[in-house]
This record gives sequence, C-alpha cells and structure tokens, in this order.
Amino acid sequence: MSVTSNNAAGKAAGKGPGRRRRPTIHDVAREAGVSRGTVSRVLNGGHYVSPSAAEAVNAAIRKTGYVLNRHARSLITGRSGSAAFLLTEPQEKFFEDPNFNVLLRGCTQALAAHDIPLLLMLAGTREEQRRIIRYVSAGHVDGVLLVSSHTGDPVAEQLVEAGIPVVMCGKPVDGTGPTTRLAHVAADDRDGARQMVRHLLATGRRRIATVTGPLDTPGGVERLAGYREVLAEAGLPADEGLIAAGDYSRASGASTAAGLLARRPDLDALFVASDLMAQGALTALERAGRTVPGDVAVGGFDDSTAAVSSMPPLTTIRQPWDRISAEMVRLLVGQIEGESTSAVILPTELVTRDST
Amino acid sequence: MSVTSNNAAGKAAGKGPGRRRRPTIHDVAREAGVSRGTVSRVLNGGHYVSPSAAEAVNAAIRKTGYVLNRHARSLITGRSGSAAFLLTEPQEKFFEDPNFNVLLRGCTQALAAHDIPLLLMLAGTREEQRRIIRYVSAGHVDGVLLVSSHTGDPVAEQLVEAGIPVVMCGKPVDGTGPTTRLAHVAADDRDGARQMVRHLLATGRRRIATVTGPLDTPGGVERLAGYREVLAEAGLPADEGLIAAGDYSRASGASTAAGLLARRPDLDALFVASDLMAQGALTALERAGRTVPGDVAVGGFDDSTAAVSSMPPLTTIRQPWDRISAEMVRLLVGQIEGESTSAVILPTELVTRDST
DNA sequence: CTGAAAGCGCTTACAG
DNA sequence: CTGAAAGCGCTTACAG
Repeated sequence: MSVTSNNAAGKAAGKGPGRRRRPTIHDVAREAGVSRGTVSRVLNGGHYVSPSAAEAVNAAIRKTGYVLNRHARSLITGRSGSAAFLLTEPQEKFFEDPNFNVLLRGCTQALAAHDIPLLLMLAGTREEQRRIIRYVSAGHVDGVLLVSSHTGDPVAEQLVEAGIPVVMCGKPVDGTGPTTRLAHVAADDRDGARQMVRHLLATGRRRIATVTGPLDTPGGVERLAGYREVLAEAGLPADEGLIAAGDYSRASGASTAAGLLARRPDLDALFVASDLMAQGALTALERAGRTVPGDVAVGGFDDSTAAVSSMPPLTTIRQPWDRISAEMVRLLVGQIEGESTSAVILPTELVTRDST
Repeated sequence: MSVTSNNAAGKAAGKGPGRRRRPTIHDVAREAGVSRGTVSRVLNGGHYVSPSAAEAVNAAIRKTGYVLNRHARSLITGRSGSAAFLLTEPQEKFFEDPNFNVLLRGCTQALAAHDIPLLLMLAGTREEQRRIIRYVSAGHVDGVLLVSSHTGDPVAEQLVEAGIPVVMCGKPVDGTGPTTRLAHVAADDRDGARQMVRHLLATGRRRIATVTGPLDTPGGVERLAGYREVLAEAGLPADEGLIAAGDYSRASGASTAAGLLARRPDLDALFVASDLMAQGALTALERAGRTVPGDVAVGGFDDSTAAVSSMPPLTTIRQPWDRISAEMVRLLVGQIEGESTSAVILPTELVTRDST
C-alpha cells in the first residue's frame, strides 16, 4: 500500500551506478501485462486506452515505483520540459533589487504548477551570453523568461531569431515594428508615474524633481514621460534642472538626489523611479539636513520591501509582481504550445505611506 | 570563418518542429570523414584520438554548427549535467534575506564554470517536498545544494538515502553520527558571535542582550553559544532575561528587541543574530527613544546589504558568502565525481561600522 | 483500443 | 587509434 518508491536506498551509495536499476517502462508493461506502447499512452494522457488497461498500468506504476526518464522522452519529443529564467544584466544590480526576488519566486512557483522546472541563468558578459544562447538554441530549455531592463538587448533578438519562445519582463522599446513581436509583460509605468506626480501635486508640492531610471530602459523612459505629462497638464514650467538619471542602485539614488539638491535647493518633492534609489535619496536628504516629508516629500516606485524598511516608509507605486510573473509564465507556456506572441500591460497603484 | 552556428533561424519559427533539422553527430562524422564513435571520443575529451582526426572533427563541428544533444547523452550516461538549488523553507523568509541572493548568485556562477546549469527549486510545503524528492530521485539532477536552516530536515535525509549527492549550507545539528555524514559548508557561527560580544565588551558595554535566531537552527544555537561563552569568560552573570529568540525576519527583530527593552530597560547593547533582524531592532530602539550607538550599541550578523543600508550602518560579522558558495559547489562536484562527503567550516570576521 | 517495430542522438565496450 | 554495433528508455506512426 505504500506509495513511496521501493528504489535504490542501500547498497553502494558511493560511486555512480552502483545503485539498483531503476524500473523502466518495460518493467511496468510486464507487471501490467500490456505492451510498452500502452504504458506510454497512459503516461501521456491516457488517450486510446481502455479503462481496465489504464488501471492495470497505474497499479503497476505504483507497485514498481516507476518514474519516467525525462531524458528518453526529451530525446524523442525534442522538448526538455524545463524553462530558463535569464538575466542579461550585470547581476549585482538585480540581486540587490528586491523586485528581482519577487519575480523569480513568482515565476518559479507558476512554472512548478505546470511541472516545469526553472533554470536560473546569469549572463552579464558578452561571453556568457554567447554560451547561453548556444545552450538555449540547442534545445536544452523549451522557453526563456528574459529579464533585461535595457532596450535593444541583442539576446532577446537572437533567441527569437533562433525560434525559441521568449517572454520579456518589461516593455522592449526599440521602436521597431509592432509591440507584440516580442512577447512581454509590463506594468503600466507611465500611468504609475502620473499617479505619483498627481499625488505630490495634490499634497501641495510645486517644485517636484525626479530621479529617473536609466534612459535606455523602459522604466526610465516611461516614468519620466508620465512625470512630464502631469506637470504639463498642471501648467507647471518644464525645468530640466529638476530631472536627473540614476541607475536603479541605492548608491545612485543618493548621489543623484544630492546633485539635484545642490542644483535646485528649493525643491519640495522628489519622485524617484525606484524604491531602492529612493532609499538612497533619503540618505542624501538626511545628510543635507532636510526632513521628510516636512521639507521634501519623497515618492518611490515598485512597492518593494525597500519601501517598507525605509525611514520613513515610502509612499510608492505598486507594481503587481505576482500578476506579472503569473502572466509571464502564462504567455511562455502558451508560446511553447504554439500560440503566437502577445503583450500584457498590468495596472499600477499608488500606495501612500509616511514619506509624502 | 564565422564561428556562429548556421542553424535554424528563418522558416516557420511558429509551431514546434518546423525548424530545420539540427546537425547530429552523424553529420559531423560524415563531414569529417570519420565514424560517429570517433566524433564522440573527441566530444568526450579527445582521448584515444589521433591529432589529425581530432582536427577534422573540430573543423566539422564548426562548419556544421553542431551542438551536442544532452538528452541523448544523459540517456546513456545516466547523468543530467545539471544541479539543483533547493530551498525547503517557507520561501518568503529566504527571499527577504539578502544572504540568499548572494548565495544563489555565487552557486550559479561557480556551477556555470563547470558548465552545469542550476535548477532553482522551492519546496516550502510537505507536498512540494514530496514532488521534488521524486523528481530528484528520478535522476533529473546530478546533485543538490540544499538550503534549509532548520535541523533535522527530512528532505536532506531522504535525498542522501536515495543516493543523491547533497551539500547543505549550514551545519546540520541533529547530533547523530559524525558531522561529515552529510556534506556541508558553514561559517564559523560560534566564533563570529564570540568576536562580536568581545567587541561589545571592549567598547565598554556590560548589559549585553541578544536576539537569537530560531533555536532549532545552527545559526540560532551556535551564535547564542558564542555569546554565552564570552560573557562567562568575562565573569558576567548569566541573565536569561537578556536572551530572546527571533525568526530571522525583520519584523521579528523589531518585536523581539522591543520585548527585551521592556524587560531589561537598562540594557546597553544588543547582539542580533542577523542584519535583517538588527534592522528591525533599530526601528524598535528608535520607537523606544533610544539612540544608537549612544544609549544602545547594536551588533548584527551576516554583513549583508541590510547592514549597509541601515541607519546607522551596522557593525556586524561577515559571513564569507563567496567562499561558502564556491565550497558548496566544489564539494558537490566532488561528490558527483565519486568523492566521499566532507564538511568545510569557514572563518567569520568582525566588520565595525557606526552602530557600536 | 492495442502491439510490434522503428528510431530519437548519443556512448561504450569490443574487435581490430 | 578507429569503426561497427548494441543499447540507453522512451514515443509514435502503422497495422490490426
């Protein structure tokens, strides 16, 4: 009655194949009194199999402790049954970013529900990228979840070129062709920025500066665009001196904010394009002797753990990471199954805390 | 002269196998004018192959753009060529912890150097653990890097039982048998704690409280032991009221520190068993109106990014994560190659910043 | 609904 | 040093 496999265990657990032979489809067939073909059919959904045969096979599987050998299956089907989570950025940045964790965890879980293991791949250098493109192109994974904030990433291009299903996190803004050419899932960055700046205006701020993300990333571009839109619609003058770009790291948030403060000492609000940079900005403000939100209101972006752990906790824009990862996996699985590529944009939401 | 593969690309990049046939070992053999066996030998280290044959094969590989099919190889060798990074804890905690990132990144990189892709597996629930043990036992990965702070983790046990190479991060303290039965890599927790408490004593503190980790984890037990040792050797009375356990989360750091403060309002130092909990403790101290390090010195553990981003930055104990991940991979690869299990303990180091 | 058979792409003794 | 051949464990038309 025990469901556990009666496998290996004892004996020479030392070197390689000293373990007992694992049961194969052949053993199951013999045990069930059917052919290997029938066992295989049961394993693959049970179509064209009589109920009695299916039952016998399932019993035999339990009895023998049979587990399918994926390598054999993959050899025939040409599918690996696994997917990759590929990071093509210098890694420190992503690993420092709490968003990364949430995304990675969400994707791992969503894929696990499909019984698809996730391979984590880091390709910060050109060299590593080449290796990984080769690896992926050789069919070692069925699809790739690509995380690369910078636009015009050649990896995405080459993977698609090689016919590999790819879903990006974030909007690829290369401007070429329709946006659905490269499947992607993104939060509505521009609208998030709009909400934040409107909130700052509503709370009486007028000299609103912004620390943007890198301007070759969609988050950098879109959030800045939203900022500009709202200031314009409020009839406020466009002051380029209030705008400076960071690189999403905490350190850059501090230095960029410090620069802004030096240039426009009278600024009364700071919209920072990520919570992590906002943490840095908080440090810079404290060093400059400004209180938050008394002297300067600070708005972040992401609603990551950094927002909560900051002092004061940050008003920010929530990115729906759970939905983002779920959608990425949905699109990837779809593509693997033959659907065409598509894009999903998810709404963002203002979360007010103590920094504004 | 181009080294890039002249594969797939065009054609029906839509559904499954519409792509051009990938070159196989057969194509390479024909191109090189040798047998498939010879090609295989070149692929597997080039032993027993004449230089001229090897050269011809390599040229043919370049020309055809051949990439080895790992599934076919795995089917024969019984090895998958991949390893797993398995987390058997409730995941939120680990993902919140910056240490996790560093470890995951380090292991991914170290394995990549061996050309071994890393599968990320999360098994927080019993159900998931069962699934993953099955998966791993079926030979889908060659070895497992196991991260599970709690002792007596049944997963480790079962994996070892099934003959799977396993290396744990952290010392398994079940007390049964020799410590090398289960391969592991750990930092010298106890000595780290000693260093921190000695440092606190050296800076004049006398009422030193501690927020420990969970007492069913090695970090919890060992760091507390180090704390006790040093207080005893300094002739200070053992005051159990100065000791309370957290769960490594930031939130628990705050609540546990608050409890300690309520119980022993006169404490003048806090040794907190992780930086993340120390961040929480800092919040609690601020709420209680205590200055750091003026009223209370705070020492953390880990030297994670949390230590740097805290206000004030934390004096802490550095765990050598880079070496830990490197050693874990070294031990795992060794075990896969047939070496017996062993354990590695790495030194920790005091890093002083502004909180003490 | 089911079995017999071919074949996926490789590795590995076995002879030479 | 090299080739011919068997076989790893599965899936999938093909007949029935």
